[in-house]
Amino acid sequence: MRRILHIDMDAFFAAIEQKRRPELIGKPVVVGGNGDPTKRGVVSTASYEARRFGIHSAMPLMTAYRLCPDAVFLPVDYEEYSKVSEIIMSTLRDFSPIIEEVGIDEAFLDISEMDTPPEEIAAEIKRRIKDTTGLTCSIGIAPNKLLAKIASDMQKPDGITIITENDIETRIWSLSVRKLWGVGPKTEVYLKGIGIRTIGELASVSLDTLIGHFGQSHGAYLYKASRGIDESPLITHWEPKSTSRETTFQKDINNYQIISRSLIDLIRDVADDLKQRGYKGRTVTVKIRFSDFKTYTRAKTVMKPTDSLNEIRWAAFQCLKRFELKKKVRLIGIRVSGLEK
DNA sequence: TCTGGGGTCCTATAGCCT
DNA sequence: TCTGAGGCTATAGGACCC
Repeated sequence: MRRILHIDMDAFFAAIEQKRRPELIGKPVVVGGNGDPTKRGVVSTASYEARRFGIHSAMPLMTAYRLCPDAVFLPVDYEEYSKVSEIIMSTLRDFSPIIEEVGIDEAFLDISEMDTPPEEIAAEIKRRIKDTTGLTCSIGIAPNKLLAKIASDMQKPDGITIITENDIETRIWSLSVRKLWGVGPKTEVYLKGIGIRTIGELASVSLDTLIGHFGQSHGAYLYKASRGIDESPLITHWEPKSTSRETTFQKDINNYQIISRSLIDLIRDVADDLKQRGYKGRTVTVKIRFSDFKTYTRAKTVMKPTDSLNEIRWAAFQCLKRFELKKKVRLIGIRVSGLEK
């Protein structure tokens, strides 16, 4: 039987800001965008005090401002959060080398080979993270990643939750399907439409029916996930598949000069990034989101992988030419994929 | 009215080749 | 020569994650 931990930092960005500015402790803090709630941007993290006003991640900053004008709005400081993240990840590595980092503030840890009881390991991890960073986290303990992630969410903040196979019917089946990794807003609405709201209700549907609704891959996944089945291994090392930059204009624009100049800036960033990390890519994709929020992409694949500014720029403008720029543009982006070292 | 930025993976379609 | 089945690659869009 595997023993997997999921470690999830509590309100990570906001907690770091409160840690370095103690006068913010106990206050509603909203981290997102450039910290100006009258500008375009969304909430990255809201402190628990801010969440009481209904503010949550991915909410437009302007909406958050309306809900709580007195909240402290701060810009995202990725450099600082990455430093804290490195301390946390290296702390976790002391416990087990089998670690999968999930973004900046989460990780899975495989402790199957350790003799110490998992709840003792979890408590010790929480102590060590508190000592080194002053921050709290929530930890889920389960036989697989799927259940460990659900578990870590069950007693937030600062909790430890153990889920075993025996708990699936009693403690998992009553939860909303939304708690399953891979079930987002669209799938939730679709499932509601066929009368399925909880994980238990999902588990009552046959494999064939689910495949009929969601296709082979996703259907089979949902069938297993609703039963708490997940054999997926921890990914301890992975290579990037693509790198991209995009920007949303403060106001929608129809000036081609501004659009193409922004694109050139993004292309330079992406080319610098490729060179710095030692990758070359073959496919260049330009993305445009119009004022009606409809998003389109155009792609060009070149013969040989490249990190050359000139080649990427050429391919990107081949793509840009193929757009009809009749509506105002909200966002422009560039991606290079098909990466190799 | 509002809806970021950086990613991954999946699906459908179309063209080309055998 | 015609037709079709598969495989492969490129492309476009969409859902989802943090």
